[in-house]
This record gives sequence, structure tokens and C-alpha cells, in this order.
Amino acid sequence: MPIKKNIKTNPKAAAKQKDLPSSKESPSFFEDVFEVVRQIPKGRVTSYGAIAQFLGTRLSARMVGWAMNASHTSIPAVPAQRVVNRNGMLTGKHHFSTSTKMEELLKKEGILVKDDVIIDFKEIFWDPTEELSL
DNA sequence: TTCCTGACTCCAG
DNA sequence: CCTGGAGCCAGGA
Repeated sequence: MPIKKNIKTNPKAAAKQKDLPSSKESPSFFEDVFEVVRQIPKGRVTSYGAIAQFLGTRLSARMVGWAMNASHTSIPAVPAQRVVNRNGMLTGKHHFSTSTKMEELLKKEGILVKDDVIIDFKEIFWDPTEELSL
């Protein structure tokens, strides 16, 4: 993304209100993400977008990835290796301890990876909106 | 405080 | 087929 021009400001930022409507079911967006990810069965994978959609914020798929970034400090551990982008590509491999760690973990679970892309991704894809119902 | 970036995805050219 | 812009929102400089 060789884009450097961001001249557009956001006037709506002035309307920032921290009035949250009694957040009782969602203590935090991150925790919700973690919980969903932890429900992913071994040997199955899902995508950031699927999780975002399940949480009702399809357009916020990036936040799911952001949550994954903070997941490595979360306890119990979150199997972030089971979350990839919509093409089944391991876009977050560099965020693990080593660049090959993600593939190793997946391989141990019986998931084969070729050129950073999960083989038969569509077949082992696990959709929380269908399989899970919190 | 403001500005920028990003483990994403969709849509238009 | 590939490139790029827009929308989302949290956190760091």
C-alpha cells in the first residue's frame, strides 16, 4: 500500500461519546474474540471476518486481528494459529515467536500448509455463526 | 491532543 | 487477474 496521502480529517471525531449502553454481556471486544477462538475445534480453522461477523461487526475484521495480537498474553492461551484471513493464508505468522511457529502448530493439528496457505481451507473451515451459538 | 498504522474484507476499475 | 480506495476501531508516537 504505497499510500501516503491522508489529507482528509475526521470532523466527526468531535462527536466522540463514551456513553456505553450498559455493557454487561461484552466486557471487552477482545475477550469475546478470545472466547470464540478458543471454541475452534482442533483441526479446524476460521477467518477474522467470520469471527467479526459472529460478533456483529463484519466491517471490523481488523480488530479481530488486533485482538489476536494481544492474545499471546491472554490466559488460557488462545489458538491464534487457527485464525487466518478469508483465503486461508497465514497472514499473521510473523507475529508468532518464529515465522514458522504458526505452520508448525497447524501441522501438529493435522492441518497442512503450502506456501503460507492452508490446504483444503474450505473443507476444514469452521464458521462460528453456524457451528457456534452463544 | 492529533495523526498514523494495521494478524481484514468488500467493491470498483 | 491485479490494484487501490473505503470502512472499521484500538493503541502507540
